[in-house]
Amino acid sequence: MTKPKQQGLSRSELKTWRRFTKGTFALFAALDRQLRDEWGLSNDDFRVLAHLSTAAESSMRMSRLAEELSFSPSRLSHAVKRLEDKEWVARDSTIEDGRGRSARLTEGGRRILKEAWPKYAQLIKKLFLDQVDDDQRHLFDGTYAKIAKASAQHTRRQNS
Amino acid sequence: MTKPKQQGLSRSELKTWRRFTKGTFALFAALDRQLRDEWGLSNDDFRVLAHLSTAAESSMRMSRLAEELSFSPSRLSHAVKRLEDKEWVARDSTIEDGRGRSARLTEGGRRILKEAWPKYAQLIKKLFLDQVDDDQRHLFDGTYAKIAKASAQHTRRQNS
DNA sequence: TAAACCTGTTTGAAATCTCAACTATTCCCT
DNA sequence: AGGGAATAGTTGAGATTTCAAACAGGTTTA
Repeated sequence: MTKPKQQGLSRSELKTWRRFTKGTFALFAALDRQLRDEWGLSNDDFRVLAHLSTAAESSMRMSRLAEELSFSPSRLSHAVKRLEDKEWVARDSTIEDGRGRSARLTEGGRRILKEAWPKYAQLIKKLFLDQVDDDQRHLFDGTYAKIAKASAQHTRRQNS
Repeated sequence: MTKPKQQGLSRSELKTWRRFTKGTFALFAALDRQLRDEWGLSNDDFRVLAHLSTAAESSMRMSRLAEELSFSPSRLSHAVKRLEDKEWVARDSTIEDGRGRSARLTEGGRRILKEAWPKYAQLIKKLFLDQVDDDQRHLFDGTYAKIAKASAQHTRRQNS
């Protein structure tokens, strides 16, 4: 005789949600600030550079990059434009598909990344990885893969 | 004979980090979009309203609110101002400390929240809570409490 | 009690993000 | 081939966020 669909969240669910949002906001605020103070980079910029650096030829299609970073096309486009202005990234048009373009890390981009990465990585470790138990890590991975999938699905459905 | 401080992240750590950022971005993008489409609210707006609704007297000092939401003072100030313009929140000055102000949920604010909450809560459930195993939940809570603490500490240290 | 400092909050300008509209190319159907 | 729909990406305007500076009330010190 319980309600078929509970309205709202239970107290404990709400607590989980608030902890999560608070922690997440605090974490990204700290990272953003560090990047900006030391290298004049936004977290977005940095994610783009870091992602390109591990791609084949240091280059990737815009759409794929957007998908892997969970950026909207427009957000990525603006971000890449800014990085292009700073000459850390170049944009090529692709051969296979005339509509496509790809972003490629330049030498300058590689340099700044090389300079920033160690310190940034230490920060990720300290603020994030160190807080996640090692044996919890793979569970964590699975959870986030599922969150990303469900969220992307939801967004797609809404767009159409 | 291992290095005292490893540079960068291991491949598996990097993977965890990327899953996490991708999932988080996707989740907030989906929530933002829903709130904006249906009620013209941003996620920030919503967090402020929801937080006030559970506070004593539906009212809270700006500084405390900022702390609990991991907002910068300025971000909160702008957000509250916008909510004030819409008459969902009012700002009082506090008696104890002439510098202090507090934000208070108005009737209008309560109304919109009541309207939006059930659907928003369902979304949180679907995109977030359902993806976290129940027996993982309390672990999750602890992890995020630690992340919030470490990050806030870091930010404070940097500001000074 | 006045000067210097500290705290809580707001403000305005510059940087960034979102949304909607747009261009260009490819795909699909006839 | 030709027209319409779909896809990839960009753009500009408006909304939001950040940063630094300002402000006003409190606290400490001399």
